[in-house]
Formats: sequence, structure tokens, C-alpha cells
Amino acid sequence: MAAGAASSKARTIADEVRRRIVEGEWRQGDRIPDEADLAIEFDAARATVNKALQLLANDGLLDRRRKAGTRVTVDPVRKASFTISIVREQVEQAGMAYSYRVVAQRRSPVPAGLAARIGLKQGEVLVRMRAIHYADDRPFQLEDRWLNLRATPTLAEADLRQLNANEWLVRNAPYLRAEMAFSAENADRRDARLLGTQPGRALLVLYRSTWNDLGPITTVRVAFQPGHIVGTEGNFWPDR
Amino acid sequence: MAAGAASSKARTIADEVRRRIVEGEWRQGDRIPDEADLAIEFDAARATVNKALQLLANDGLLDRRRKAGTRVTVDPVRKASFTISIVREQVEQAGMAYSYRVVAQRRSPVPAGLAARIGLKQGEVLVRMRAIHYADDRPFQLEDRWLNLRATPTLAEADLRQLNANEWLVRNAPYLRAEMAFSAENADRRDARLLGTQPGRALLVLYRSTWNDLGPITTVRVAFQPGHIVGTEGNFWPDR
DNA sequence: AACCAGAATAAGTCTAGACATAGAGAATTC
DNA sequence: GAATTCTCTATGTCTAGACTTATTCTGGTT
Repeated sequence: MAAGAASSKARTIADEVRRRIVEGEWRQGDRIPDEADLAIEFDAARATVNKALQLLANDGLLDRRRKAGTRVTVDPVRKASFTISIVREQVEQAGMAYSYRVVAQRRSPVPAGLAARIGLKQGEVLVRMRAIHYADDRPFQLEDRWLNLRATPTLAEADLRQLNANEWLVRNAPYLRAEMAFSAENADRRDARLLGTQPGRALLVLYRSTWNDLGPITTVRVAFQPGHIVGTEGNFWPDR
Repeated sequence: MAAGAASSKARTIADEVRRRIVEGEWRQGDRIPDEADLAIEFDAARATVNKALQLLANDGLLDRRRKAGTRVTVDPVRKASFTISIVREQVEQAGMAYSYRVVAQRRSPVPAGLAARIGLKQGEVLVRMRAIHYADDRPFQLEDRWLNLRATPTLAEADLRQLNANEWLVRNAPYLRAEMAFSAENADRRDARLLGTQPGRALLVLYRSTWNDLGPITTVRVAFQPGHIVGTEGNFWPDR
């Protein structure tokens, strides 16, 4: 809750500049003093001021351009960062027992739409698996995953039935790029059956795909149990 | 799409270290050479190596501790950052005409649950307003907002009917802290009517609250039109 | 008025060196 | 054996100074 704010000169400067912006002393679009001036004001080296201002620029609070100087961002964009942790940890942290069951697994050619979206030739054969994650024996989330064994040579197909694919991937297949998207979908009959709910219930659905240098690793549709909320705390606040 | 990666020595080092991790040269939990050694290897100052490693640590790829050294993170957490832009911009960027209509506005005491969540005394009177954002005359999103005029002294109640509250706030009331959460809800009768859809349809719903040093500024429930997707690209990838 | 070249400027980056500080591991004491 | 203190090390941070680079601005040219 409280700002962990490890004190450091750069952090102090950043906080003071932030304060001036938040309290309206420096208004949106205003040009703020340049690094050299601030360095004098705060009795710091320019590099330190630079670091402080970069922190704020990363938070989207400042716009900085060479020669043009530093300005207070006009339409600050709201950024929020979500942390998607491993399901098992999430469940266990809530004090519930975690279990996992593979519902189906087979090789299957990728449908055209998906292939295009993740950058594969249509018809390429991937492993498709459905699994359910339980919290205290109640279905917690449902995953429908496509796995590209070519991008994860060390993962044998046979292992998949035993392993929690998500966990294996997190631990063993670092990715270079990831995309995520949230949407809401009405549970279809299968969703409802697997999640133990009624068809039509609104489900929060997360799509995630990851790539490494060998190509797409996996793409997954995760449907959460009805009522699930994914939250974050974020923005305009010291990150670390 | 491509890594914008402005080349810089620090960036180059970070990319190389990232490569070694992704390609398994350095495995999870491994201790990597210390800054001094890497500085020699890459013929750079230690400060530059430090900057490079801090970048990766921010991405969650490395764990760094004084004396203990730097290790490859064991269970990398998936972080993703979402950018919530101003509705109007979002709509206009899609080439559609934006409009906005206030459906209701009145002063109202905060219900207990909400008061507790955002840190107000129960019964405090806030302004509550409902509004619809349209894209090409089709309802795009629905907002149900509570506004604390005490935290935004310059905002007169009378203005609210004219203004787009969200935009006014973004431009004029910088916040210190924000919380966001996604969920999925079945449209109730009112949602459906205002969004021009059928009751029961799954809606992606975003809750957002913001605070400044005067207290809570606003809290809002945003319901998107059915089928709406909020996406991101993120993680393990250079931020900027 | 439109265009172009050069000067000036502010941020971007790097370096070498210094000191601060957390914390692991060893040595010491009880 | 457990607890405490000590020591040393790797990261954290800062500094002063230099050089680089993008971009604005200015003034001159067509």
C-alpha cells in the first residue's frame, strides 16, 4: 500500500517532480527546467537528474525530447500492469488445494484464423490440449491450449499428460514476446460443463500467445470461473 | 512489431544477456558473472553493465541481490502492461465518429461496500453519473461513475453535463494511485438497454479507481460493448 | 514564400572512480 | 549447537566530465 520508495537521491528528485506535477505547480504541456538547472537546484549530478526524469518518463508522466526539453505529458495514458502468476501458486496462496486434470489431448492441424494470428502456415500440426485447474476440487479455470513442439524441442509429447503444461513452459521455455488479451464470453455448453456452471454465464477469458526465436510456442484460451476478477494496482506511482 | 531497440551499449549488453538466458546458456537459478566480469567481457564501464542488468531485472528476467549476485529468475512472472487510452481517441483512431451522452447525474450517498473499498466514510455524498460513449452512433461503452468533488475542487458540478468526465479528469486531475480490475458480467436489463444489446450477453467490465492526496477522486465501472477485447503486447521484451 | 545549411541546445549515453549498504559466510562466543 | 559478531563482496548509487545525437531555431538563399 504505502510507497515502498527506497530512498535515493534520484528517487527523491523524481518524487518532488511528481509532486509538482500532481499539485499543479507544473501543468500539462508545460516545459520544465532542463536537467542542468534541476541538477543545480537539487545539488546533484546531471546523470542523477537524468535518471530521475527517466523514471517519470517511463511512468508516462513526462515527455522528453532532445533539444526540445522535457514537458509534462498532455494526455497521460493510463498504463496498468498485470501480473499473471502461475495458477497453482494463485490457488495455493488463497489457501486452497490445487489440482489439475487433462481433459483431452491430440495432434491437430491449426485452423486458418489461428495460424494467421500467431504466424504459422495453415494446416501445420500442433498439439492441442484442454485442461482444468481446480481449487479445492472446484473448477477454477479452463485452458484450451495449442502447443508448438517445434519451438520447445525438449518437451516430449508423452510428458504432457503428466505435466502442467503452463508450469512446464514457464519454467523451461522462456519467451521473447508475448501477447495477451481479455474478453468476456458467454459460457457455451462445454465451458459450462467443464467449469461446473450454466451455459450463458459470463466468463472472463484471457488469450495469451508466446513466441521465441523458433516461432510461436503456445497459444492458449483461459476461461475463468464465473465471477473471477483480475486486478492490478498501477500507474503514476513508483514502480519499485 | 520489431524491437524498436535503440542501439546503445547498455541495450546491446542487455540483449546479449537476454539471448543467453532465452537460449538456455544460462539456466533458471544460475548465477551469472558479476558486473565487474561482464564489464571486462563487454569492454564497458561497470555502470553500463549495471544499467543493462537493471533493465532485465525490471523485466523480471533476473534476480539481483547485493553480495548474493545476479541470478536468472526461477519462476518468471508474467507481467503485461495495458494501455487504457481515452475513449474518444480510441474511437476516432478506428475511424469512427465519437459522441457522448450523459444519461443520469445526481448527488448520492456512497453505499457501504463501495465506501470501504475506496476509503471513504459510509454515507459520504458523491456525484454519481452514468454516461454512454458512442462510436458512429452505436453504443461503445457505458460508464457508471462516482465522483468525489472534494478531491477535484476545480471541477464544478454544473460542468459535468457538458464535459466528458473521463477526459476532464485525465487532463486536469493527475492521480497518485490507481487500481484497475477486469471482470465479466452478464448484461442486466439496464446494461442491455443502454448498450443496445440483449440482457445476458457477456460484457467485459473494467473497474477503475483513482486517488490523489486529497483522497479518492473517482471510481468507475466501464462496461464495453459485447465482443470487445482489451489487449496488450508485453513482457520479456524491451520496454522502450 | 519556400527551402536549405549551419549553429545552438537539451537530452542520451558512457566512463572511471568513489563510497554506501545488504547480506552471505566465517569466526567467535556462549 | 545456537546465537552473535565480523569480514568481505557484489550490487546500489552518485559524481564530474566528456562526447553523441536529435531537433529546434536562425538566417540566408532561391
